[in-house]
Amino acid sequence: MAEFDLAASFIPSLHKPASLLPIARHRQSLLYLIETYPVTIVVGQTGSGKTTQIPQYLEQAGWCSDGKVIAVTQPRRVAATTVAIRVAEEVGCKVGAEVGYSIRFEDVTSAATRIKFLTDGLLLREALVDPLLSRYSVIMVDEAHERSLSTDILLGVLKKILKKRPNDLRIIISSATLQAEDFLNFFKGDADAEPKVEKSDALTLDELIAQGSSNNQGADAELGGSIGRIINLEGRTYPVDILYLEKPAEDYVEKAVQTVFDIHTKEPDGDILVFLTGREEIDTAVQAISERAASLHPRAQSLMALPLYAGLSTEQQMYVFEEAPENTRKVIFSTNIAEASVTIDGIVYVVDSGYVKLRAFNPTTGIETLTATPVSKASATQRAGRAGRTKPGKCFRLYTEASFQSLEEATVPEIQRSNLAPVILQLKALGIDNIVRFDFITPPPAELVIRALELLYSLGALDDYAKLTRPLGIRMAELAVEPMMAKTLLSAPSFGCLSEILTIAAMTSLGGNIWFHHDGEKKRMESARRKFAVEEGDHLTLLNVYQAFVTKGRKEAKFCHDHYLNFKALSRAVSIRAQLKRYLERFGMNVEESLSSSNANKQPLSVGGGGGPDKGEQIRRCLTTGFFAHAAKMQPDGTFRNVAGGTVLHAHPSSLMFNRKADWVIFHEVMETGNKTFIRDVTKIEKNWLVEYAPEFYKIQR
DNA sequence: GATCACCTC
Repeated sequence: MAEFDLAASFIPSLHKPASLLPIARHRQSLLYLIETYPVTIVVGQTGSGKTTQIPQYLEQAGWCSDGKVIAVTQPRRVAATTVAIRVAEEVGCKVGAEVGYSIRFEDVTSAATRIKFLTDGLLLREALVDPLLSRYSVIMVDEAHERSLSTDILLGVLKKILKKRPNDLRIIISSATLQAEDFLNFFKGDADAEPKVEKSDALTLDELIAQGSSNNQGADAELGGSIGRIINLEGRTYPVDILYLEKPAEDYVEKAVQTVFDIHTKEPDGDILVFLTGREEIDTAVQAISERAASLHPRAQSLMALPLYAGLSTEQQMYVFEEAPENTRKVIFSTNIAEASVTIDGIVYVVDSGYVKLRAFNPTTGIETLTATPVSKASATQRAGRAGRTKPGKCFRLYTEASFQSLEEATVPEIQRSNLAPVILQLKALGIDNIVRFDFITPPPAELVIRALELLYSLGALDDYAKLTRPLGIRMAELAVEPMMAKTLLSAPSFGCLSEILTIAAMTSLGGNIWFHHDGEKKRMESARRKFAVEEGDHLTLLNVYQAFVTKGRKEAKFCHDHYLNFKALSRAVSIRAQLKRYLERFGMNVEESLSSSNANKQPLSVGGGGGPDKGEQIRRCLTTGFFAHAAKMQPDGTFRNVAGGTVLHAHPSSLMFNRKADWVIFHEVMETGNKTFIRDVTKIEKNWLVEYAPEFYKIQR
């Protein structure tokens, strides 16, 4: 052993100098393409520096003169903020000065901001106010290959804007290899028919550029016509060996555990990342590792298993980033969250189950399903790549090579498997009336569009000609909640319960992250939850929780801890509520704040006041005006049937109605998982309210 | 009688 360890006496720099990134060599080519063509597709492997460097190159090249801004969109909030912080550091300014970011509830930009990172959903919102997005000279859509709902809509909207701003707007799409040509073809579209107006000297330059950047220059030039080009930026990743099973595994969770032990006993140092589909599998696997790790030789390196999924608290998620203790190998069992959203350093081995849980909306039943589905080739490749970030790695696929070959090339984009009511409402508000003729990069199935149009019509957002109604439809589009809740909010003044519905809207947008417990505290959490329970159902219970939080829990961290409440989620509810309130006030609605439920333990909402219908009933009536399509009747066996009668629905175990009697109910959400269909956020109503508030809808049903 | 992948305005 050497006394002087060279590696230990140097501290590696946190960030690579920008000039050493592979992208630096392509600077001139990039700027040339962006100057010359309206659209540039950047194929950048991870580590190429595209997100951090391209906006800086553009700013230095003068794309922000006359006060214009460069926008870079991200599908996720964390990405928008972390990248902005990083670029501000490189530029040498404060975040919010020349470099800033903007996400919901956090606008860290100023008049000086020239490079702005934001979520693609927020940029779409900006288009409602500024339809041509005229303050931007360049819009870069990052991670477009992920094909999120917002990215897809944004691409369609940008194509439309480009026709109106052909000379002063530039679009950059960053994509994985597989989809680059699709994006270019999309923007080419009907530009195809126009004669090519390519300058001859540009062509020669193209050839020069393409030699350094693209391996099939001839095809690309032909492909892009006058609209754009594809440029390849090599990344900085290490090779990953892919290994397959010889024959299929019967139980991939068990096989994953065995594979982890094989790696641990036979392969050199390096942490392991295992992709499974959900919480249950992950908990099982973590348990199995902990049990069997005891059988390892006492002097051998030990094995530490950690779970990773979105449902964990931030604190619990942080463990995966910590270095393992001395003489210990870390193995992380994760959902798809580690495929793109969360990056863990030091992973050398990936074990891929080959499955992912995907959501799909059934337009016939109106029910969302969440099912384990084989991954796509693109997804499997992305997972494998997680092993080669710091040194060469290995990926163990728990399926055969033949199975891999039979996988779909790419995951079906969200727009083809989602409830499109919010999408269509948004498009209509952007002035896109003819949904069928809208230029989607991949069009959604007609059944999804029809179902969405029917719902929006029944809510009163669209008229007989499928035009957005005024003011109802326009206002629904502006509110950042799903259409049924937007309708409920806008009905609330006539029921005298706007303050309460604002709270309920904010609480339901949290998507069930309100209660929170560690291992072995389940019973105590359940009894804490019962303290807030209101007989009429989950919505009024949520109202109680919120009231208790703002009166007590916000000041005292102990309150949340003692009642097993998620402080972060409830704080977010406060922000959402405030934002919704601002919108309603802008519509001219007066929000009188009532403290109808300041005493959380007394159920004052059920008690009638002053002879008229009580507040609780008004709230439940109001909810019916938005959620009439989500109605069900309880059967003697405690399950529910929807109005059509065909579907058996179960109250979700997190619902009050899980173990209570009811007759008719409305619910916020319905989802089929495995072999059961669950309804969440359930509230009792009267049957005749359905006909009273949705006469046409219930006429059609008969 | 026993629980839902990941995001976002």
